[in-house]
Amino acid sequence: MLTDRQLMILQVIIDDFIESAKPVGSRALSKKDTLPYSAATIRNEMADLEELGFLEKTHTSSGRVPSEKGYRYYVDHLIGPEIYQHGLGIIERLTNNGIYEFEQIVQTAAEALSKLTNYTSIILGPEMFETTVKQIQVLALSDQSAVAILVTNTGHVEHRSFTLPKGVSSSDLEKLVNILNNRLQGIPLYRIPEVIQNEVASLMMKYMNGVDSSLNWIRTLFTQEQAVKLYFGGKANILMQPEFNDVDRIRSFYSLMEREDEIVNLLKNSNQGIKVSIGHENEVEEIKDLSLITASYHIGGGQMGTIALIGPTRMEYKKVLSLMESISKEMTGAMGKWYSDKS
Amino acid sequence: MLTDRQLMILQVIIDDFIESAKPVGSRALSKKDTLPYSAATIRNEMADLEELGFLEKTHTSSGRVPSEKGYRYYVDHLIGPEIYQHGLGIIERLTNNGIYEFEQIVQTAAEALSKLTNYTSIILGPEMFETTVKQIQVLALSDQSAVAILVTNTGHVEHRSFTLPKGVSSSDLEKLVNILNNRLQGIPLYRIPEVIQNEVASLMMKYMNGVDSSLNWIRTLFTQEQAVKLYFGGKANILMQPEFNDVDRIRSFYSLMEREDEIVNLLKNSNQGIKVSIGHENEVEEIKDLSLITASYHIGGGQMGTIALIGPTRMEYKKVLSLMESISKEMTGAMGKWYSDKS
DNA sequence: TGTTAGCACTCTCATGTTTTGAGTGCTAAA
DNA sequence: TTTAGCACTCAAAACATGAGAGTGCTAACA
Repeated sequence: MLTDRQLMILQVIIDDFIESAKPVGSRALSKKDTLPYSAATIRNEMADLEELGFLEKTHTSSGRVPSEKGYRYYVDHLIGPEIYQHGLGIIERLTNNGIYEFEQIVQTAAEALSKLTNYTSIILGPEMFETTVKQIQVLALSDQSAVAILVTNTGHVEHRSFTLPKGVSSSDLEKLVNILNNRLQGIPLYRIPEVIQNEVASLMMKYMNGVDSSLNWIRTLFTQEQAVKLYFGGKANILMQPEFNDVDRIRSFYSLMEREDEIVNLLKNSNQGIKVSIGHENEVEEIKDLSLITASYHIGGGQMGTIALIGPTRMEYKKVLSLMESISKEMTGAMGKWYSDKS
Repeated sequence: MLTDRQLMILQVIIDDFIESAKPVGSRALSKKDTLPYSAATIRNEMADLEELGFLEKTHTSSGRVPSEKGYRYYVDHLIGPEIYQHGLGIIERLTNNGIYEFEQIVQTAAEALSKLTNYTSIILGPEMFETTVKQIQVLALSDQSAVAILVTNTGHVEHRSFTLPKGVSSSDLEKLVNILNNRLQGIPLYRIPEVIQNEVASLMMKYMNGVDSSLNWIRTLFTQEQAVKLYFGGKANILMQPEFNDVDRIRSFYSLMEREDEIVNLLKNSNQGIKVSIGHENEVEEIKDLSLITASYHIGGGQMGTIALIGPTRMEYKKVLSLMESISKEMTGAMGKWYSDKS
């Protein structure tokens, strides 16, 4: 195992590199008064640490740089529990006037996170699987057009405008809304198409005329692409990092950011709690030289979303980890409040 | 004025430069069979065109590059009416199942525009000044929380979740909704706060108890920050352009893209029809070396939004202009359909 | 036995120099 | 009026050089 001195040196090297982004040399280290050893001694220890795989050199005579293994060790063992104080209460400030807007909370959180860290943050909206229908309303806008509104038990509002098929009267519309509410209230969103097919269809046949043509549009109406929404913060922040001094690097990063489905996958399969993926621990090619930190937040009732932060492997893990922890807690807190019982 | 030959040469030079992004020299030009003159002749003409300000050299012995004046002339006089065929009908394809979702249409249009051109597109949502209230609904989610929904005559749906102040019963809520609908229907959005203050308040006093504390939250509830929404397409496209080979250039561009209010201003004050701003014709520092094309689209009733495309001054104006024209028409068409009379 | 000073060596980076090639302007001939 | 020819210019690529920071190793030291 590592000696105490090696641990100490490793820690100092990583801290230094995280701050400066420049390979750290033995001489410079011994000059700082953090380490009471001569350059030569430090050199020896460095050589050992390199042999063990915690450090690397960029070329034969350069200073040392932490390896991914080094960062991993640092994250797992060398970070004390440090509480990051700033930036707490952002979400509280937003909600204490009584207005909760999901989108707004999430967007604010994403922006705060990126602003406080100078990295890029991504927040994944919650899975809606367990969300159920609270109420459905259809409102005619004109003779030919109407808007359908669906409210879920979590207070989400989905809506869609559409043109009315010919021959649908306003009383038909009323009947339809009744049937829909009758059959769909309390039903989870993902079951909507099925229930429409099996139950609503026959009822419509019974009470309304000229249904055959309309049935189809009702189905499409409520079959929303169940896309999970992504919220970004500080997409441009990453450009400030010296490791993004290369145009191709930037290109590949931004092209990934546009492939939202891939990002969703990337963030989704993170378990509970906070997870750190360093460099090649990431599956996606474009971020094999970056670190990704994910944390989950919850809306009552088990649904959850993910908060993520992307930055160079040379990331301020100490700060970031405690910050992520507190923000995910805050979000869980804020969200829980407005979640209603499944009814 | 310019001779025919000068016009011809200017056109060929600009076309060539737009395609290759490299300064074009006399020899290379005379080799192409577009121009039946020798290099020397072309050189003489080029010298004249430069003196007139249509061309520039990047250094004493380089090929010529179009100046902003050159592009301006090109756009104003040298582009024939060319109809760009591809990519038409994108929006129709979206709406022919009867479902119009404003956001979706606009987002699709933005993406199509950027994909077809390889530049970055921005679409400005419509001003809502003339939009009026169609209906308001408040739906309790639980004992403490509720969601308020506002539908406009154009089919826009705004919603907000909030916690109910203590002591508000469900019958209170019902009364409230009645009062709101009674007083606010047909009222333009921007007048809502005023009407609440002047008319709704007194009615609430009369028919509900414990109002004083609640009035405030109702006001905030319906005082939405009247932000115009922006839709982006192909933010990463611009990175493919050779003029973005410099990290600082990229930084400044993306930092502008994050200052949404500035972008709104930039796009807003464009008049009807299509407008091309080349390089320094733009007011904003960050795009003084880019070209910005804006076109307006309309939702019935005079409201309008803006479609914009940002690319290098070396832009494929021919293609872009006709494309913008047809997309803005398509959008106006699609939008108009679902607009209801002001009622 | 662990620590340190000293020295030769290595590699990057910044700077300076040379070469090459594309392009121009001008002159004189067609 | 057009074109061929030639001297000249400049940017960019290729190459050369030196300084600086860092290493590894050896030998001396506590």
